[in-house]
Amino acid sequence: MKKYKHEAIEAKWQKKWDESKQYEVNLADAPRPFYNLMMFPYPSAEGLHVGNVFAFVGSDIQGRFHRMNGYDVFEPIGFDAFGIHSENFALKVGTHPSKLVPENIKNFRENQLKRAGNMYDWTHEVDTTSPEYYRWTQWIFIQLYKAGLAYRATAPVNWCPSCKTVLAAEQVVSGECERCSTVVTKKDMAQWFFKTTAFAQKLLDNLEIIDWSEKTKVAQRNWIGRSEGAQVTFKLDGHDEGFEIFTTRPDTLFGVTYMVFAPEHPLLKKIVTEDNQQKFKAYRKRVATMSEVERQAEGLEKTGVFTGGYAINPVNDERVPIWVSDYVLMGYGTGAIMAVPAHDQRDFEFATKFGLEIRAVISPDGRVHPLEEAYTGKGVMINSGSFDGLDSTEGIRKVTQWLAEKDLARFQVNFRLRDWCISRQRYWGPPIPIIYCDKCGTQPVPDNELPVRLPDIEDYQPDGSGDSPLKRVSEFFYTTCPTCNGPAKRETDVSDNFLCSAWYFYRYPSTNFNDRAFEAALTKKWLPVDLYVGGNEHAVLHLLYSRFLCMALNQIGLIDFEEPFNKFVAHGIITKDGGKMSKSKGNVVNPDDFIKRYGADAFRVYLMFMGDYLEGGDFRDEGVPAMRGFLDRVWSHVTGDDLDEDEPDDSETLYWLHYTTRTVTNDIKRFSYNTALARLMELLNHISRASVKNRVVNETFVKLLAPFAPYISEELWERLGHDTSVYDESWPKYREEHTTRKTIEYVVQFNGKVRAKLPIDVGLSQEEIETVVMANERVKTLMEGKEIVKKIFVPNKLVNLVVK
RNA sequence: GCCGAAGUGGCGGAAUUGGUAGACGCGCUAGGUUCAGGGUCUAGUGGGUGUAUGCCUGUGCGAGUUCGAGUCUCGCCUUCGGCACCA
Repeated sequence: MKKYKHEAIEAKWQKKWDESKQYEVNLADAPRPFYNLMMFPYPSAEGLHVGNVFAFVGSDIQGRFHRMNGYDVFEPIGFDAFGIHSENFALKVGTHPSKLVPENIKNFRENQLKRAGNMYDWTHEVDTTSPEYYRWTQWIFIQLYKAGLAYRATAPVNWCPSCKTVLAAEQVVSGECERCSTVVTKKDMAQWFFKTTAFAQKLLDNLEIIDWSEKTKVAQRNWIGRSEGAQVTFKLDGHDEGFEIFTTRPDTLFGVTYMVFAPEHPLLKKIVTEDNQQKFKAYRKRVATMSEVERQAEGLEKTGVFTGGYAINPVNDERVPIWVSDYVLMGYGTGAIMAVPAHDQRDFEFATKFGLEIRAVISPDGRVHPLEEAYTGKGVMINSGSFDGLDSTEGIRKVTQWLAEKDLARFQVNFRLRDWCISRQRYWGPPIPIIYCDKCGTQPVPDNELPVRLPDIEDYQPDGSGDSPLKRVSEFFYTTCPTCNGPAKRETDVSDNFLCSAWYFYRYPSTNFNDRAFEAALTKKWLPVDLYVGGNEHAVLHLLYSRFLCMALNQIGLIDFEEPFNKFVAHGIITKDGGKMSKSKGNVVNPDDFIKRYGADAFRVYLMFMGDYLEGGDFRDEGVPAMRGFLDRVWSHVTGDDLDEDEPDDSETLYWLHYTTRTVTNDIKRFSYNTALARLMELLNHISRASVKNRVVNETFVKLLAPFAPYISEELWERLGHDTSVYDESWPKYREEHTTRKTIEYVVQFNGKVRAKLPIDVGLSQEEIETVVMANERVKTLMEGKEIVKKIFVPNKLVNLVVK
């Protein structure tokens, strides 16, 4: 018996898989398609992160498992290589990204991904930076533009001074840049947006019908932020026109004692009176220079100024002062609110500070109480004219209806979700395919001129001017109008990297088609994706954008489904020493070292055994050699002496075999890989201790191990005398009657405490079991001087005697 | 502040519907093999008690429901994640 040598075995099977095209799928003819997708990596110079390996292996196990269950599994991989990350790294090391990226991709593909042992179909690889790919990224942009789902607007957008570009709302995490944690500021700029808000309700509703990790859905629900209420019209005192506010609590309209406008609100031009102009302008200027973070740091203390203007409350024609404060945001609702200090904590703080009236109109019990803070709960309406005594929940509806009849209000739903700002003032991305002509206006680049190639330039440093470095390239910037042939200018911004990744899974099956983004028949056959595995950090980024784009493509009529991923599973996070891995801490796990030393299989098995796949776990270096030990034991057992060719008949072996098959099957289905491996270890412990040398047992074991450890499984399968792949075998079946033992160790409890254990044959009646239990010596001793009050019988588990 | 998830030995972690808490692995202890080291195999391993196949105790804390609670209910504490002046 030779020792298990992983280097030779892994090299051998990589070669064999390549040569036999084992993982290539006939996409057009596959009878049972299963699209197994994993989030494609960004090919960094540091190499594949252990978190990527963890994610991919967990996904690959599903691919291999489905394959053995008769599916035609398509498991592609690619590279998400555009974006600031690549560009910044290139700037740092002084090598052009167009040179760096292919090197990194090669390293990822040849030295890392292939070794990890996933069943990728390399004939459908995607690289978002190749013109053959980004041509279609641009084409998609144009389709959205033509459908009215992409528009250009000047708006206060999020600007990262460090990245020197604007960001989408989703890329700002509590006021800081998602990538570099720099405090983001607001800047008025003309930007391209995708109308994600057009699908806000659908993005929310469809969460009910897709099979996604609950935590991902929750994050999306929070982000979409639907709230129901009313849009109410207030008149401006002394003006003809009025303005609208949004409120979720129209039942508190009688408690309005002032109004607040966001400092940027355009109507303030008319509202602010002459003698209040100066302090208003000073206030607005101060707010404009502050970042979101600074505003929130000062947020405990409310600030604001009086405008001098008044509004008329539509419910009681009262004249209420209009104030300006930065606690009202221009980007949500109408940018103006009605303030009800008695029932809103923010309004309460503001009113307290500026000495404004606080008038209670909702009471938990119908009586008036002095308020220490705002009462935000429900209750009975008071001080509310004819609505007095009404339940506030009903009041919301009734007050809105009453005002609606007078055309002063309407029911309204608001979302926090914003349109997706996709312009980036950077170099390393797909240029936005738009041409501006003074005569003909904004023109999409005609299809036959795609791709708009990213010019190869030496100086691609962002300058922070608010323009992309491409604007400095006159051959690029100056062009001709596709309509009138006159002089025109190109859009110089590139698109957000998240646009590249929002559609890559449509491209995988269609990589052989150069005349279309995705081939209709293949798309119909393979999409939506059957299973998508990835990190939850993309819950409101990549995953939200992908869902939006799918709905957009569906509306345009390019695809016939609304949701791109039928099932999404969010895997956990791997930590080291309980915390995040980072270069500064020097605790980054390098997969290559472990794969080299202990083998890819041991590394895979350890990653999956470490903890719950959906929860993640803490990586310990000692874990990998421990799993190598397990594989060594597997090796020596399976490659051992001559095998018994008969069906196994020993009842204990039958039990272990069928019980393990059942639990491993179910555990893989629910991504419980750590327990599946534990069961395999138990089976191995049994068969090696009991020296079970049986073909059926060994072959079943290898098949059950195969999704986790592909190289050793193929090798062992071959050594068991087969000349075909173990992945062409079908998944083992179990027989229910063998999954439990013939004799069960019953627990006898007295008053719920375990007092005895005795073996009892399966299949006895309750009376027979009781007889056996009562005849037991130990039970008899315990029963002395006691009386049975109650007997509880749990089949195949326990007997509990309640005695006194 | 709101929403969500979690808290179990020295450690990573198990425990479908309430039914033997600690599976499996690491580490540790003892022993076999070995000149030794390493490797490997066998046994043991929550705490307390000590003649025990015994008894007591034990799943963040405090109550409760139940014959029986890691699991269910109520009230706290802690950690992590999401949202956050969103009207």
